[in-house]
Amino acid sequence: MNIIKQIENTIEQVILSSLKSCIKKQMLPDIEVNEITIEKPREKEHGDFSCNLAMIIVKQAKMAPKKIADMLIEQMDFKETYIEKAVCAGPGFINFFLNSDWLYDNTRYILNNPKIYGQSDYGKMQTINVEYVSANPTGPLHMGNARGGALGDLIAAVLDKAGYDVHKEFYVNDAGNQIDKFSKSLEARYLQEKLGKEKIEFPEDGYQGIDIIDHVKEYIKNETTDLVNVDEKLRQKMLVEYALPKNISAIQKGLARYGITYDQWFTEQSLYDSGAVEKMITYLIKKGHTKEYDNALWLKGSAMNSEKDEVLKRSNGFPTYFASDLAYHYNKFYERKFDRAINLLGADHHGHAMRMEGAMEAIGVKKEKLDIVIFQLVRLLRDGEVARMSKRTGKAISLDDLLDEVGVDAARFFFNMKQSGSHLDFDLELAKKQTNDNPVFYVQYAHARICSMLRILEEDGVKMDNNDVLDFSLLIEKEEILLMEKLAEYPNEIVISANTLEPSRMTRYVHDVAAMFHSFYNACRVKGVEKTLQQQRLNLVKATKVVLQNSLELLSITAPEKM
RNA sequence: GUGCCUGUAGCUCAGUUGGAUAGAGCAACGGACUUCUAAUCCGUAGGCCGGGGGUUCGAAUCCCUUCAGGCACGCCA
Repeated sequence: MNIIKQIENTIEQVILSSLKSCIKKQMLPDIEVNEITIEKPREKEHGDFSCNLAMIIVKQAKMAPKKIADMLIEQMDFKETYIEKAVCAGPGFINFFLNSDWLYDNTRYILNNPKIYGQSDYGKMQTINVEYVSANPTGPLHMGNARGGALGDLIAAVLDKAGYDVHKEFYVNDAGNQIDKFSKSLEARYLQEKLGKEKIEFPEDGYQGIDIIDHVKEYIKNETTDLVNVDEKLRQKMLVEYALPKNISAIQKGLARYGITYDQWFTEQSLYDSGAVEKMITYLIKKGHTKEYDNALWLKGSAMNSEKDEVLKRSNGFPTYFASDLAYHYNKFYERKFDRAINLLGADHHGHAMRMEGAMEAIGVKKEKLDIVIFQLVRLLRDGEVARMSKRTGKAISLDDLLDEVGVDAARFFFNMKQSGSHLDFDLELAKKQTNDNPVFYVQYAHARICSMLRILEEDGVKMDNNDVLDFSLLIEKEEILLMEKLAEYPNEIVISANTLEPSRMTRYVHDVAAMFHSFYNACRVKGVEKTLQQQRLNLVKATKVVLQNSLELLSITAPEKM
C-alpha cells in the first residue's frame, strides 16, 4: 500500500481521460503525451497535488496553457476519487485539492496493518545483490567502513521494504597481494618478538598497526609450534591461518554490534579455488578483449570505454584484484543469476568503480545491472578539530572505538544524515550530546513521549483497544492534518530511496515525523478532551507510534519507551 | 596534467525525473510550562543557489566555460 502513488495514478487517469474526451469533442487536436508530472506542490495553497500537462502540450495544442487547463478541468470526472476540486493556477498548473478521506483511510490502514506499513510491491521481487563494507581482513574496521556499513545496510533495508528480493553480501578479500603483505608483516613481527626487534627488518610496505603485533604475541602465548626454524612459506602460512580467521570474526562481531548481519560472506579465495578467475580471463581472451605486452596480460581500454588498458594478469603470472573482481561479478550475474547488483565503495576506490562499470559489457553484462554507489570519506571532528587517533588506545579510531564513544544509534543516524556524495564531518561531541541539537534524541524523544502518553491515558482509564471503529472525521486541526499527511508519505519515501539509492532522506523523514508529532502534541490535547475526539486523537497517536517504530527499525535505531 | 565528486542562509545540509514566492536543523533574537515528558512548541531575522554564458513557456536542477575545495590516477586492493 502506497497511497501517494495510488493517488498520483488516479490523478493521472483523471487527466488523461479528460484529455481524451477533449480530443474526442475536437476541442483539442490529436495530442501525444509522453510523460506527465504529478507532484506535491511546495505551497499549501497550490493544493495537494499538481500537474503540468497543460504547459507541456502548449505547442501541440497551439493554445495558451491556461485555456488548455480550464478545458481539461471542465471535462474531468472525480467520481470515486478523493479529489474535491481542481483549479488552474499560475502559468498553467492544474492543482488538485483532496478531501481528508485519504488521510483518514491511510491512518486506519496503518493501525490495521502496523507490521507491514511501509512495504510495497514496487520492486516486483527482482533479486538484488547488495555488497557493502567488504573491508580488508588485514585489520580493524575504520570510519570509511562505518559509513559504508550504515549506508549499505539502509539501502538494503529500503530495497527490501520496497519489494525487492535483497541479498546482503560481504566480499572477503582473503587472496592476493594484501594477504601476502599481511603474512610478511606477521612474520616480521613474529621473528622480532622471538629474536629481538633489531635483528629483523620490518617490510617497508608492511602493515604498521599494533594489531599485527598483538596477533603474534597471542600466537606465541597460545600455540606450541615454534616457527623460527621452519620454512619461510610454512611460517607465513601458519601465522596467516592463525590471524586471518581472528580478524574476520572480529569484523563479523563488530558489524553485528553495529546491527549489520549478512546473508553471505563470499570469499575471494573461493573464486581461485573453483578456477573462476582463470575462466574469466580465458573468456576475455577468447572475446578478443585482451592484449599482451610488457610480459603482462591487459584488458584493452576499448573494452571498457576507457583510454587506458588495465592489467588482468601480472608478469609474475598472478591475476590482479581487477581480474578477480570481474570473476566475482560474473559469478553474481551468471552463476547466481541476480537481476541487479549494487556495490558500495569509498571515494578512494572510484577509479576501480569506473573500471568495473566500464568492463561490464565485456563480460556480457548489461551495464544498467550494476550500480556502484560511491560515498565520500569521513572526517571525525572533536571540538572542531580533526580527530584521527583514539585518546584511549592511541591507534586510529576504529568502528568499535566509535561505538564505545557515541553508541550504535547515533552512529547509524549520523552516517545516514547526508547523501553519499557529500563529504561527511562526524561531530563526536554532538553525537554524544543529549540535547535538542542532537537529532537522534529529538526523534527518540517523540517515541518516548508517545509511550508515556499512552501509559498515562491507560492509567486514566481511557479505552485503548478501540480499533474496530477507527473513525477520524473529527481530526481537522492543521497539526492533525499535517501529521497524517506526513505519516502517509512513509511508503513513498521508501520507494524514492530505493529508486535513487540515496536513503539519507529517511533520516530526514523520521525527523519530520517527530517534528509534526511534537507540534501536534503542543496544539492538540488528548487527555481531558471530549470522549470521541479523544479516541480519534489517541488513534492518531498510535499510528504515529507505528510509523516512528517502523522507520527507526529501518534505520536500526532503538525506539525507547522512556527517556 | 587527466578523470570523478562537491560548491545553496553565520554553520551543517535538503531540494528524484527541469516547475509557482529556494527549504530544514543548529546558532541568534522574542515569546509559551499550576494542564498528556520544556530533551518540546510558537514566532522573528537571515540568500547575486561560487562567477559568466547558453538551451525554454520556466533553470539551484540540463549544456558550455571559468574559479575554489576533496579524492583518484601502481604489474596495490
